[in-house]
Amino acid sequence: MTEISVATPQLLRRVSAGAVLDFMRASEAVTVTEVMEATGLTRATAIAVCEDLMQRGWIRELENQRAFGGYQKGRPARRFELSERAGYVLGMDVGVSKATVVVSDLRGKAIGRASQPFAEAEIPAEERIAVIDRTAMMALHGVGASPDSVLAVCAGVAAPVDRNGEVLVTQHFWGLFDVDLKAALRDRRGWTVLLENDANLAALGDRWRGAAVGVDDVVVILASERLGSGVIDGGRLLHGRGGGAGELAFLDMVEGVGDTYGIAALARTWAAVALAGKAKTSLRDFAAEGVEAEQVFAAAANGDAVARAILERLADRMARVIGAVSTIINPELVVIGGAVAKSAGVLLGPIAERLKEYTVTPARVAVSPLGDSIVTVGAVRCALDYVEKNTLDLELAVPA
Amino acid sequence: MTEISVATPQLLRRVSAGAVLDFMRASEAVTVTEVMEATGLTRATAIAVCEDLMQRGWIRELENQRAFGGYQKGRPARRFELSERAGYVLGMDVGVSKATVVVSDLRGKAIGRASQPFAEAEIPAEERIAVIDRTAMMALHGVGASPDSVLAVCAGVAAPVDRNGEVLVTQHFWGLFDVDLKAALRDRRGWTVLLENDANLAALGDRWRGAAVGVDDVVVILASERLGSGVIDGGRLLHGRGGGAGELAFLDMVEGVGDTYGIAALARTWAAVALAGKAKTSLRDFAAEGVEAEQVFAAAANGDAVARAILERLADRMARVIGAVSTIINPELVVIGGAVAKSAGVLLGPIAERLKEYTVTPARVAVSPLGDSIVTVGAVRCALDYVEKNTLDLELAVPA
DNA sequence: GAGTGTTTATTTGGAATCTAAATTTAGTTC
DNA sequence: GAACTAAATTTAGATTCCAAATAAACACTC
Repeated sequence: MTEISVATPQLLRRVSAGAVLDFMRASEAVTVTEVMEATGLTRATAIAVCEDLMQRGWIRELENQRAFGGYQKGRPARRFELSERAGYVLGMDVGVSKATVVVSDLRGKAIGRASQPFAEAEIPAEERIAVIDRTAMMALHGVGASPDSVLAVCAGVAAPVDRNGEVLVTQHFWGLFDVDLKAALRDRRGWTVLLENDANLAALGDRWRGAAVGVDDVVVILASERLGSGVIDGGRLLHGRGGGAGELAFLDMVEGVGDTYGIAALARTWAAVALAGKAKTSLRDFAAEGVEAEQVFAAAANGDAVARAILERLADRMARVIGAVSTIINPELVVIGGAVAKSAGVLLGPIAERLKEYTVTPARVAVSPLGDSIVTVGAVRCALDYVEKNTLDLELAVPA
Repeated sequence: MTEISVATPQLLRRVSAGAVLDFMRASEAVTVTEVMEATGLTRATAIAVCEDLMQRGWIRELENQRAFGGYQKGRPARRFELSERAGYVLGMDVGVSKATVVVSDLRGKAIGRASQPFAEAEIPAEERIAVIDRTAMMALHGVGASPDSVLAVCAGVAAPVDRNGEVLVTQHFWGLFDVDLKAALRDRRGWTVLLENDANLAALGDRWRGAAVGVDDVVVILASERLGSGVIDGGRLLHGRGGGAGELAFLDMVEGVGDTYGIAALARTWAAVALAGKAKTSLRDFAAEGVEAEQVFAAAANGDAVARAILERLADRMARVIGAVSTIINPELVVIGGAVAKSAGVLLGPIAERLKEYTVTPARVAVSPLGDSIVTVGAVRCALDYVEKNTLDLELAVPA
C-alpha cells in the first residue's frame, strides 16, 4: 500500500478497509449485509472493500454458500472470511536458560511451539542469537510455514525495554551480552522484531486470555523467581522513561532485602533456612536440601506448621507489594502470574485479608490461569497488535 | 458540524482542517504557502480549508498584508491567523476554602481571574455551587466575555476522579457534599464541564508551562498540605480504576503515620512540636504558636539548627516518596509543586543525595515555577485539550 | 515606464471514493 | 410458472483531493 501523508481520497478507503477488517477479525464468515450493518457502509462500498481485501490476500471468499446459515429466501449471499493463515506471527520468551517460540495464526491461535535451552547462562551473543533463530525455525518448520510468511515477531526479555522497543538500562543477564536481537533477526530473516519486557507481555497476555479479560486497569506481577510487574492503565502499557515502570524493588527499603525475590524463590529459601536451623518442628516430608516451592505449598496443605508459617509470611509480603501498587497505581485487579501461579491460589485469601491494612484502595487479587506460557501468550498478542495496526501497510508473501 | 460515523468524503476535509488548525495554533499569522508546506496540501485545498475555517469563525484573515513580513516580491500573500478570541475556556481550582477561576483565550493566554472564599468549610452543596458560579461570572465579566462564548470548563478538585470525569470514591471534604458540578453548570450555563483531580491538573500544567516542558514521563507531586501526585506516562495521564492513581499514602506503612501530610504541614507540625518540647535550642525567631512553614525555611537559611534538622527530615521523607515513585513508575522527572514549591528549592540537593539510597532508577527532581496557580494552569490546559480535540464539532456563538 | 521575474490567487480538469437509487440476478414459495 | 425476497450490480451524483494552467500583484532592472 502506498504511504499516505495527507488526507487524500485513498485515506477513505483505508479507513473503510480497516473497519471491515476489524469486524471480520471479530467474526466468522460474514455476508456483505452483515458488513454493512457493522460498519455503516453501503452495499456498493462494502463489496468494493471486500474485493480489495481479497486481492491483497487478507480475506477469502467461501464456496458453497448454501451450506451456511439458516436463511431461506432470496439470492444467496456471498460469504467472506478472514484468511487467518495469510501470514503468521511469532511470540518469543527469551529467558535466562532457554528460549521459547510460539507460532500463531492471524486469529491468535497458537499452532506451533518450540523450546531450546541455552548451553550455559553466559554464552556469547551470537550463539544466543543462533539458538533463538534455530528455535524459531524449528517452530515454523513444525507447522510448515515459511519464514517469509512471518509478519511480525515479538520477544519478551527480562530487562527494561522502553516504549520504542529499545533496551536502555543494562540489567541482569541481558545487559551482559546486549544481544541486538532486532537487528539480527531483521538481517537474517527480514523480520520485524518488537522487543518488550517480559512482565509487560505477561500483562498483555493475561488481559487477552487470562484472569484480566475485559479489565482496563490491571497490574500483572510475575512472581516466581523475581518480582516484576506489567502495568496497564486505561488499556495501555506503562513504560516509564527507560522501560523501568513496574519494578517492585522498593520493598528493599522496607525489609532491607538485597534483591526482590519472588514467591517460589522465597518459599525455597525460607524452607531451607527452617530446615538448617532444625527448629522445633517438622517439614519432615522434605529432603534436607533442594526443597522446591511446590513442596512447601503441598506441606502447608497437609497441615505442616512450618510450611504454613512460610505461606503466611509470603502472603504478608505479597500483600505489602500489592498494597503499595494498589495505592499508587490504583488498578481494578492485580494478577499473580508465572509458573508459581497455579500453586499461589491458596495465598489469595490471606493476601486479600491483609491487603486492607496496607491500602485504602485495595484491588481485587487473582492468579493467572496461563501458567508459564503467560509471556509467550502476551508476545503473540503484542505481535498481533502490531500486525492489526499496520495491516494495510504490510504486503503478504502470497497475495492472490 | 455534522457527525460522521463512517468514512465519508467529508472526513477528508475534517482531517485536512484539523491539520491546518493545528499548524495555526502553533504559529502566528501564516500565509497559504506556509500552510501548504506545513500540511502537504496543495494550494487550492489549503485555500478552501482556510475559507472553511474562516466561515466557522475559528480563524480570521488579516488586512494590510503589506505590513507583515520581510518579503519583497510577487503578489502579496493573504495572511490568516487563529481567532484566539473566538471563544474562551475556564480553568477552575476548587479547593477546600476557596474557588479560583481563570479565563483563557484559545491560545492559552490567561486574560482574567477571580477568586472567592467559601463562607465555611462545610457549606451546603448548592451554596458551594453558587460561589463557584459567581466566581466564574466575575472572571468572565472582568474581561467582557459572555457566558455563551465559553467553549469548555475544567475544574480541579481534591478528590479522585476517574478518566471519564466521574467522582467515584467519596473522599475528604468533597465526598461530604458530592456537588454535581458538571450537571449544575451544564444546566445553568450550558457549559461542558470536565472534572479532574487537582494533582493530575498540576501535572498537565507543569508539563505545559512549568519545569516539565517537553518531558513525556513525569510525576508532579502537590506537596504543600497533603501529598498527592499526578502521573504522566508517555504524555498521558494515569488514572487507575477510580481515579486514585498517584496517591502516595503508602508511606503510612513505612512510618505508621495516619495520613499523608505534605511539606508545609509537616514543617509546621514538627516546628510546633520542637517548640512545645522546648528542646535544648532555638527556633527563637518564631512565635510560640502559629509557626508557618516559610518561617522554618527562613530560619534554616539563617543557620538555625532545629530548623535545619526539620529540613533534613523533610528531605528524607520526600526522598523516600520519590524513591518509591521512581522505582514503580520510572519517570524521567519528578516535580514538586504547589504553594510550598518556591521554598522547597533548598530541599532538592538533599533529596537528590538521599534518593540513590531508595531506588536504583532515580529521577531528576525539580520544583515547579508555577506556585499555587499550578492547578488552574493545568485546568486551562485540560479544557484547551478538549476544545482542540473537538474543534470541528463545536459551534461558535458568533461564527461569521 | 516597459520588460522581466517572482510569488500568490484562481480556475479547470481528472481521479478516487462515498451515498443513493434503480436494475439485474438467483433463489424460494405457492 | 408467477409472485416474492434478498442480494448483487450498475448508474448517477456529490465531495474532496491533486495537478497543471492561467491570471494577478508586486519588485527589480534598464
